[in-house]
Amino acid sequence: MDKARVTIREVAARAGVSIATVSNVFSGNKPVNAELRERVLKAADELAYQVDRAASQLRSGQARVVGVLVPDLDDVFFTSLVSQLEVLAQKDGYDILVASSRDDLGLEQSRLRTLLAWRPSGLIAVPCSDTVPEVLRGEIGRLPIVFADRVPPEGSLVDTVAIDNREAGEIAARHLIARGHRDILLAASSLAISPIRERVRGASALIRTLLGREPTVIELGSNADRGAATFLRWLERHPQPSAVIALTNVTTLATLSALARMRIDIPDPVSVVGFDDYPWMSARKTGLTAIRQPIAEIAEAAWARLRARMAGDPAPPTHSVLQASLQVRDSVRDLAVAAPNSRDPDPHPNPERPAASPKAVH
Amino acid sequence: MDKARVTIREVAARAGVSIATVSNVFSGNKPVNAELRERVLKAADELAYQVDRAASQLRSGQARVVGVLVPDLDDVFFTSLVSQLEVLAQKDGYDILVASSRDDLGLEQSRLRTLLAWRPSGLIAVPCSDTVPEVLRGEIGRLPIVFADRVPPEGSLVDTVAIDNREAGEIAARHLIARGHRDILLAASSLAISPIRERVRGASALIRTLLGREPTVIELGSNADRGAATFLRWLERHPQPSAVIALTNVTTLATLSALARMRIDIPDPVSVVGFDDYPWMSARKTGLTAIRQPIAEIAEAAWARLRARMAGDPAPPTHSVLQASLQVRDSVRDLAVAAPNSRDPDPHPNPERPAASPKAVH
DNA sequence: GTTTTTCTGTAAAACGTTTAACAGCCTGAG
DNA sequence: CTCAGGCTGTTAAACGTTTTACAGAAAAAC
Repeated sequence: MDKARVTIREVAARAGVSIATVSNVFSGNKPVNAELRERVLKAADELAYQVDRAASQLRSGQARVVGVLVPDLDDVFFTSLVSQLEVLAQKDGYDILVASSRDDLGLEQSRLRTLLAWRPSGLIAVPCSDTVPEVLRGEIGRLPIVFADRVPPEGSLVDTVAIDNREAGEIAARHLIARGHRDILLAASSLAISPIRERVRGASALIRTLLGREPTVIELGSNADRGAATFLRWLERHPQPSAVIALTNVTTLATLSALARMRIDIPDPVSVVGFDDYPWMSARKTGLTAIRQPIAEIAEAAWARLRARMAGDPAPPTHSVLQASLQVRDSVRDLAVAAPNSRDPDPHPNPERPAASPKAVH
Repeated sequence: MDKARVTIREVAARAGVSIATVSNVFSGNKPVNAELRERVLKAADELAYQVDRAASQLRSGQARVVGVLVPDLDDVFFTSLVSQLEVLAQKDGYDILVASSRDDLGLEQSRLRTLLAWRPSGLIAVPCSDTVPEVLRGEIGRLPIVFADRVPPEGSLVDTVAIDNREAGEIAARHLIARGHRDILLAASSLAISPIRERVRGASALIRTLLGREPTVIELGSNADRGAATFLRWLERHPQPSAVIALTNVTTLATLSALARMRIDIPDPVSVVGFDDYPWMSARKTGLTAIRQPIAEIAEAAWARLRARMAGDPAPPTHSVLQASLQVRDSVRDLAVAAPNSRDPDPHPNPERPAASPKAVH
């Protein structure tokens, strides 16, 4: 039971070379003769040698680790992002350090600080406010940073990747309006979050223009259960809207839960357009029509940008804007049945009551 | 623009003390006079000093980072685990390094190797096979390791935390049998995974004992879409079962998707018991009856164990076994309406047709 | 045949901390 | 008054790499 971990020195001794050569074999910084390399590799293998990242990093300043900060690790959107990033990072030989700010500015500061203490090669963050976090201010020129999803207005200083949130809102509103909906409710998580504001703005503007009215906007927060409770209270005190646009995957959940608890059917009497696209949305008979964010592409764009920066790209900050798209399923009712643009073949032209089950017992 | 990062030496100079004192202020290893501590803190703050973790770790051997390895970062169960662990770790001042093995033994090896290269203070892993990964063999005595969820049979060597999977299977089967179901299908992800085998075993044994027959078991894999396609093919070629027990949150999704695509209603003609408990399960009118795993407790138990080990606890390996529970909602039909043991007060004694919506438009 | 160049390997000096060993200084006991 | 012993701070030696500067040999150029 050898407690001491094996160092480069022992490998060098066993292979009969200097420690520098061993280092070169592993880091690939300088070429090393094929025969020697074999000897070193063999020795290293026999001793189960692993280079010590702390030592390596201390000397070289290179960390091969990137920090990933998200506002909530219970939100599928963010974990999907993390998942994709982990794959991309791994392919390029980077490890990822993940931290959650739980949508708390103070925690964000402190999480960022500990992330920075690792002196990572880069940082991908979904900030929890609209401003560039204080701690990052000083790092902006030095450390490669990419902001994803939530893009600070002053984002011109750092690379950003996000979808066109205003358009996402518009798409949802347009779909509903085309199907004859006039009384549309916007279920936002929090208007303090810039992409949400944009989505609201996009939908509102279109509704104002086309319908000449202002949609109602409610804030349901970032927790599905609490959001459902909030929406439930709202439903009890207000007239039923004809359609709801949920602007977040969590508010989608909140909206559906509340409607389910009120035993209100979808899409009749209430239609719903959800946000994001996850397996559960198509797991029921009336699949959910939703705005799909291209998560894979967001992750790829963010990683590509970070990679370029880590490789020393000195270009001025870029701002990728990706497109959301509408995934049409069955949760929006067509109120304009005779209208010219009801193009998708609907198996339930009169869907307010689900078809009777084929086998009735009792 | 000072490119050089500020070191402990500069802080010491500015505060007029030795570097050892600065180190003591930050690490808290030795007490330091209040007035001096203030001076140091002030100097550090002015210089925006941050201790370099690489250097700190190199010297002390202490990393304050724990590795977390899961088989799939797109599976909510695992990300929930990660999320909880992140919170617990953060509270204790640890960072977490996350890696996904994507259920690939080779990748698991390599991911573990890179995790180990950080010389973390501990490791929490959900292994992707039944065996202790080769790379960990040598570390078992030295590095604190906790296995969660998937527990190797030879698990006696390392601490483990998991639910009683056999019982989980039993609970689901018992619920269905009590409600008169006889033709039960078990939707597993993969029988190569030990907890899944246990769940199947628990359900099968009960069905065999109580019903004198063997349930059908199908494997749907760990991807919801592919699983749905597989199940769809199966449904087209076999007689409809009266109930399905999905043994994983992903297979639950696969099962529901396939049924939805076949336009088969739930709970009539097919009842479903799902696995895990997530917001989407109660987001529709017929909420999903499911086996709930206590994720928070799993995470807490795993962390508590790891913490103890990291603190030097020399006790022999422990094996926590937590209890799953049944979350009853509306996806199981009661075929034995007149039976004596239908004890739960069911608001829908005749649930084959959902209640009409309060407000019928059109 | 000498001199340059190229190639490969080595010795030794960092990198920024922590920590063992030690040194003052003060307090309290003898 | 002296001396043991607790505090508190300092000096200097690690920690395990990478990297700079250099050396020797072989190849190329003169």
